[in-house]
Amino acid sequence: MSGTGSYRTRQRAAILQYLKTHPHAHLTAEELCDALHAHGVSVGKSTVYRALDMLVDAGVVRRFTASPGEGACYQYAGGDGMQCHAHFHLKCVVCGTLYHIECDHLDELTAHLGIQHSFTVDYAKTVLYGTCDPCRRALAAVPKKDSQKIEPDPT
Amino acid sequence: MSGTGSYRTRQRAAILQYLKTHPHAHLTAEELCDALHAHGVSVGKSTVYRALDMLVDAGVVRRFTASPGEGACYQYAGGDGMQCHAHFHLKCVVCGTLYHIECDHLDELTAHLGIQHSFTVDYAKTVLYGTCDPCRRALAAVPKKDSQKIEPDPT
DNA sequence: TTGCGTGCAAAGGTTTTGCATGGCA
DNA sequence: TGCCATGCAAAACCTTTGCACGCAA
Repeated sequence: MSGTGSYRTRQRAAILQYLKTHPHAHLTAEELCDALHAHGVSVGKSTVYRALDMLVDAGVVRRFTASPGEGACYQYAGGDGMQCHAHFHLKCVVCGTLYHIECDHLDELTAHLGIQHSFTVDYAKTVLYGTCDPCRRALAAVPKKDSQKIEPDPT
Repeated sequence: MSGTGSYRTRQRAAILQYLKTHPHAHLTAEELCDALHAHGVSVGKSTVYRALDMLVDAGVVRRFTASPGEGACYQYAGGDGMQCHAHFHLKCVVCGTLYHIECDHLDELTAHLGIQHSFTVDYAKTVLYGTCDPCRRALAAVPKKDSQKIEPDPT
């Protein structure tokens, strides 16, 4: 489908290197494409999609699919997808900020799910969605949310 | 945009009732549309999208955005979006099955994230990805996963 | 009667695919 | 040299939007 990854090409190296160099960035395929251009490496959109697909499949890159109509975001996930063993990611649905959380409670959760529920959580693919403190306060300042649709400023 | 929800119409009632009646189903807008047809209620696709949008906004329905190219899935979330307070969803990345997990560890996690990390997890939007027991065993039996892409049966 | 809700069709955007060319091994 | 990867363009896809008609209140 997306190739086998047997060859090492200029484009793939550039994509991986960019993601590695910007581990905190979470960008869409198109944004990555543009970023590469800005770095002087021209890569076709299809190639970016294909490479990203492979990297996600290999666990090297994480993919978040936010709301439909927004496009998926990608982010470096660590060498073999093993580095983020007890490393959850929280994404604020309001401001889009990505938080990296590491602590014992998560180890516990993992163990619990594995033992009690026979489910192996894949940290490379999992993102917890919610609201961060600053945004929660901002939202609290605008209490009405009943029959009115709040349009949290697009973008 | 999606209407105000002031009117009670045949279509909206049917949509909500179907979701209520199938609380464990997680279906796309189109699948819901088809299901309604099968139930003898004909509802236009746009209407389904619009109604779903409103319901998600009101917290009555949960929306998962799985992988791109698959379409978002919707599921009933309980009366006021409050019933699934400590209800995580695990989705197996191999077979696509959605598991509903409710237990104290998750309450604990929520509390922890809220208190220690000032992050309010939104259960309606969060799905943990990983591998379920049957699939993990199946994968163990086929160790190589390099150049082969496993296509989990659609639906 | 008023105005919202509906449905069709068309537009919008993202992601995927086909095919010929170029590059890695 | 053989095969894979690339890139362009077109297709496929889901979702949103515009507009005229029907229905709820």
